[in-house]
Amino acid sequence: MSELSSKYNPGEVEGKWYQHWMEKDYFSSKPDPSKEPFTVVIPPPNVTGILHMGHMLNNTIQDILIRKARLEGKNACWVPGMDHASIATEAKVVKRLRDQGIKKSDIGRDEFLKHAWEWKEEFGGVILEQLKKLGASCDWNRTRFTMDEKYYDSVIDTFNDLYAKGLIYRGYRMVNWDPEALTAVSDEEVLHTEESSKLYHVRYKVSGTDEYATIATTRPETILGDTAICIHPEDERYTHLHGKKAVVPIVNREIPIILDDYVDREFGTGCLKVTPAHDTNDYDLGQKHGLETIEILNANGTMSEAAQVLVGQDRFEARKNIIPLLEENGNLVKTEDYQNKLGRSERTNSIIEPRLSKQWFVTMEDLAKPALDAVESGDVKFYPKKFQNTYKHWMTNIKDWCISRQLWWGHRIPAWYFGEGDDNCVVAKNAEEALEKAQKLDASLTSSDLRQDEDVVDTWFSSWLWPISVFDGFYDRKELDYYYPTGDLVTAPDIIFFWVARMIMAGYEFENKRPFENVYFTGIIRDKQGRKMSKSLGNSPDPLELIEKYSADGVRLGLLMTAPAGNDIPFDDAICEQGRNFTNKIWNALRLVKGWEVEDKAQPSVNVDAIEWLRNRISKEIELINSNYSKYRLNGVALSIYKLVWDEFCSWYLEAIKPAYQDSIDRVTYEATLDLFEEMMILLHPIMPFISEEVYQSLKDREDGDCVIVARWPESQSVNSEVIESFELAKSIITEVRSVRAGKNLSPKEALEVLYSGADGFQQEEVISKLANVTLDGEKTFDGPSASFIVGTIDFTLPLEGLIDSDAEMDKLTEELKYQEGFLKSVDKKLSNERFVSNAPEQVVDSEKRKKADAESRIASIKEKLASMS
RNA sequence: GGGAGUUUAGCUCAGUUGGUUCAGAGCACCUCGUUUACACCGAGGGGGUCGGGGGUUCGAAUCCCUCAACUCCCA
Repeated sequence: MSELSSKYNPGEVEGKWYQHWMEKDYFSSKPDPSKEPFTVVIPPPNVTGILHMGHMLNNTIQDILIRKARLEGKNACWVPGMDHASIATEAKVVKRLRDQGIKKSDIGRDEFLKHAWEWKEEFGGVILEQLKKLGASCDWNRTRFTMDEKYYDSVIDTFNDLYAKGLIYRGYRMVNWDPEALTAVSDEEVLHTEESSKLYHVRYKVSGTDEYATIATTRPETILGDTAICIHPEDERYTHLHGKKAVVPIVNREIPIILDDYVDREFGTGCLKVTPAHDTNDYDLGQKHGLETIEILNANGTMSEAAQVLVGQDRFEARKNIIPLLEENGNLVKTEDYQNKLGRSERTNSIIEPRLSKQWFVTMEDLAKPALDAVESGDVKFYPKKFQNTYKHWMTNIKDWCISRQLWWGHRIPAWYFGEGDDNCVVAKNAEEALEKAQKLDASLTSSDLRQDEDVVDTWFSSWLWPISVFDGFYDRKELDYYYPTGDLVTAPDIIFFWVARMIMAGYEFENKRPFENVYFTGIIRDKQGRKMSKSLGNSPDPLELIEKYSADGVRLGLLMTAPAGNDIPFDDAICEQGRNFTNKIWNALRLVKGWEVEDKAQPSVNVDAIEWLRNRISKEIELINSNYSKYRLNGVALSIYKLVWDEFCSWYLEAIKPAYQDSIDRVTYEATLDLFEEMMILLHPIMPFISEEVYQSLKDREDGDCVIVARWPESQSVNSEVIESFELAKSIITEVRSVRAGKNLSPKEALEVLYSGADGFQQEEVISKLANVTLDGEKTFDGPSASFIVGTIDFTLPLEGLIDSDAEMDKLTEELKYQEGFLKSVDKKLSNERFVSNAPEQVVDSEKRKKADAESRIASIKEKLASMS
């Protein structure tokens, strides 16, 4: 067929079909009680981000699940959207303004937010646009943003709700402080890494004695904030110091020496300095022992006035500069290299400082209980299952969630303060309601007396509502009742706590139902060396370039082939190349089939056999594919369809029915082939949507609206395994003959005669004779020089006078004989084992008996052949 | 320190309930081939003591114990 090029051109095809699907509105979903819904909410990418390989994998999988559901006739609804990414976006906007010479603090909140929204408009849709290139069949009409008006309201309302229930409180606590972003972050936003640093041994004079107490610290600048020395009550080295005072070096403050079994006697000197303002554990000690709290750090990580010295220096500068001061006073005992764990901000990578501040928290205990039960009971299922452990561990050791962020971009905390200080506070849905509430406490208050909290809530405090709020579920139940709970959630395991766990909590708290039934955790895509892909390493391929090079279908298949659930994926372009090659293979199968001239004529029986076989073969594969889908073994699905099309259809079926050169094909075979090809394209569609549509459309003339995307998923017919087995036997025979040809350098064009014994003909005799180019004869015998092989229990002989090296042939046979005899021995051993025969299931014993008989018959025939040759 | 996972061919990985000749796929490699859909191809082939050791069992890549290496999560 001359108008079809020998190479598949995906660029054109993919754009064309995506547009067509959009025009036909196939992606959109409306509630329809007559159909079963299948709902997926996208893990909303950041407005600031660009598409990376993780998105590619994650969204490919979601698209596969959605397309499969659509083919099954379900009402498939995939809701796309974005989250506002409070810290990350604010950081970018701040930077952009700074580059323009504008300081955030100079322009004020309202003006800043205008800039932030501009940023969102400018960059916000980028990832979603890129997903279209991948083929994502999201219902774009439903695109949601976590700061859309109604979404925003739902965050404020749930804040109010939880506050009213007593689940949100404000407290002065030690939090994780990001000195660069100038905000508190949650425990989950702190990443701990092992880094090399120094351990300083510093001695403190004990007042009224000549003794010193020596402590070890990695943060010597915090000495300036020390308010106690702590020793273990059973540590005899130090207990005599209890009750005495120690003198803080440099600032000469007298501090108590206290006892607490919190101290690890093995660590450092066994003597602990206590800085309640700048260490979580020290804070607890401080609370317990009523210690003074001295904050020696400012919010931006510089030394405060309270430090008395080094004021204004950054904490790391101060750490260096305090050393000479300690040395000067003779307080530095020694310095050693040390590896310790440091917490860094997930967003800014700066080192987190524990800092005391007033923040808003969510009490987690009550929320965690139903969320844990849900996963334990299987109401929410995890794939792979191993993540249940991780989840359980987190849930059972849960701490309260710090949700306030000292940022402007986000949902502003709905709390209003009045009067002096910040203890007079009401939480309300808006300023009017706040005033009403405040007036109940103090009737003289007016709106000008109220000031709203300056902070916003953690981004995850909005995205945990995602499966509910994308349907405006807090305000209108129409859609929610239909689509919720959603079906599958597909996400990377690194946000299991941030997001997955909290969505489950929110689901039960606000809807009293799970938010989704199944959670599929993808692997993390790494580079060839196993490193995580990151911007700073520059080891991430540009997904759009990959699509350009290998086609969206090719990239999808490639990602999937090596992506079993939850296992990390070492990414290599070559796997996408395999996908691209596959599209080309399919394309050429189409060219072959559509290139045939069709004629109404008798159907050769080889075609009848081949069609019957492939029908059964596909049916069998459908069973496997369905089963793999139900277990979320998507790489298995991909492999199945790949081998079905490439090996079974292209290499065997098409070769079997292929007419001779310039000959035509009979209509019955042709049409059966189109049907089978079509069926395989439906099976392929979820994985490779574009080429399957292109081929589907090219196979037959289609009515308007007849597209593979909305076709019906094929049902598995009952499988006749005899047909499959006999064809497998034929394949083995063909392969053996080809192998003989390859060994003897015989052209496939040269017809050969094959004699066999041990069978009364074959069901697929014509397939064998066509594909191996042989004539089969079960009557004749031949004693001269010949090649031979055994398939099953059938002996095959190829008379090849003049081409046979008898010695080599005999060596081959002897080797085969040895193998068969060894095999027989192992089977005999089993069968003569009393315990095997009595314990093993009957069918296993039977099969061993069959193996024994087969092996004996093979041995006999090899021996016979050897005898005739010598 | 606690927990989880991984270890199978040169590379990347499958291997479902322990049971057929079950040690497999793709890539890479070797030989042959431009045959009429496809060289992004076809035909054929080589290659592994299933991380080490021990155990359970009639039977172990598969279950248990132990050791080793690597990875991740939590503190």
